[in-house]
Amino acid sequence: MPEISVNKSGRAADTVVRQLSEKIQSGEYTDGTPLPPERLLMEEFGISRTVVREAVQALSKQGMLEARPRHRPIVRKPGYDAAISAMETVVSHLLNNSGGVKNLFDTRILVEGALVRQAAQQAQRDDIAALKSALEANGAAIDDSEEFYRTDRAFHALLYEISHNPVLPSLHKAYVTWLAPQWSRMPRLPERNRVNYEAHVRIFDGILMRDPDAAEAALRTHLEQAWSQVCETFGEDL
Amino acid sequence: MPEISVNKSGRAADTVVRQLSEKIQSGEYTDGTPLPPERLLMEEFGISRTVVREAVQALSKQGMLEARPRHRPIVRKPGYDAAISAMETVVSHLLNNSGGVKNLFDTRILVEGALVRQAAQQAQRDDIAALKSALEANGAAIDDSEEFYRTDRAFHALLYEISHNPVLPSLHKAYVTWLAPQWSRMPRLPERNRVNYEAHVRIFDGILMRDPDAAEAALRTHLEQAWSQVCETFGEDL
DNA sequence: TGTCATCCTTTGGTACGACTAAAGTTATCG
DNA sequence: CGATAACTTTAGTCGTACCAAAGGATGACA
Repeated sequence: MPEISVNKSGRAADTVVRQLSEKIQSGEYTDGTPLPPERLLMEEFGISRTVVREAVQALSKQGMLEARPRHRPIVRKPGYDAAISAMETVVSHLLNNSGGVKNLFDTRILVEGALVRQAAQQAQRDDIAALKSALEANGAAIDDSEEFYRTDRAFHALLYEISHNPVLPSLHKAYVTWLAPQWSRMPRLPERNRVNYEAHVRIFDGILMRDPDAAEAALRTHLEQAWSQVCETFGEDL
Repeated sequence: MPEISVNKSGRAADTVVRQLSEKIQSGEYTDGTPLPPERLLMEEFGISRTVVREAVQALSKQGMLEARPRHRPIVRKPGYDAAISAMETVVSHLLNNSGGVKNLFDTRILVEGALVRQAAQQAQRDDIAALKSALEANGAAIDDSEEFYRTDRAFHALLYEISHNPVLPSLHKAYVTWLAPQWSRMPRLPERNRVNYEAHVRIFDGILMRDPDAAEAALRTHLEQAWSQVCETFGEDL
């Protein structure tokens, strides 16, 4: 079906992108398998390799293809992660601007504050149990900073999962990724770990007591304290 | 400049992308002006037009260039808008999946709920004044559905501006854009306009009374009602 | 003189062919 | 039978050529 659609757009690649993405979504190109070679695609669509490559590049930027340098592109059905990772390069530029990191972190405070409120109001029994065990793991890792960092992330991640909205865990991943440059270069001190752990406890207690105000207040205190720790390390120029 | 490894990446375009984006950020390429022609860029960087075009395409996907089909790409310093518009194509796919729109709308409820809480707690006098005038404009437009839609958006937009965090207005734009396909195809009924206007009044009152709970409750009711209106129009399959 | 139609130049979009180097595959040899 | 060498495939890059649209220059005409 080599059709030469009269595309007003002036861009042949656009039509190819559409057709390819349809084939990916429909499962004609199986998720996880490599895309056909470029030379086959040019036959299939009746276009030059130039256009094929342009389309492939576009799709990989959109997260529907995973393109490593000298390899065949791997088909990936797009998920919320892909959507967020599409912003990655731009965000990295914004973070270099003064205040960029703070702006981003403030949105995290906003969102996560809303999440703990919601958790305090509607967390189910198993949500509470998951939080509890995550909290215990976190408490047990106070002396192992690397492990503490991991369990810390896991605890916060749970807050994003309680809503059962798949967008939110992806958002959490994004926050962790984007703020990692700062966070990872901070000194890991057991005293700080203890402080952070106790903050987690207060958040958990707030949720447990079904007290949204207390839970949110604890979370805000926690994150703002974390922020001031970052500022101590890097100075004000963020 | 720590340009250590010369070109092991396997992709010449990557280095060009870096150099170009630096020139854009440094202002060497003025914001709003067209990029030099591709044929000049190939001389300047000593590469083929293939690579130039690949780099240009990458940058335009990232929102640092605005590329219309047969025109020179226009230089755009990346802002939060660009970051969010980078997700656009992926999001549009996700919205086609069952539940995608609802998931997105739920995050809007979450965020906007947090915003009105914050507004109720820390809105300044001029914030209140702005909300008030937006509300009045909205009330005056009940019989003009197109105008009502506009003032409705403007009212909600203010909620995202009170925080003075530049990320949030961009987020609002994104919500409006992404949810527009559903919203714009809904019937515009003056009765609904009145209901929505009254909901706006309740939200405003909550903020005015410095009552976060009331303000958030009013907003949630408002948005959930709007959602159910959408469902009436499109059925459950969203 | 000002406006409009026309020509010419610039410039992005596409095609084709060639070459390189890395990845993948097969054949070969110990 | 496993390691290695030889071969094949394939993405990455380059160069050239051509087309068509956009933009600017030119000239005719009112």
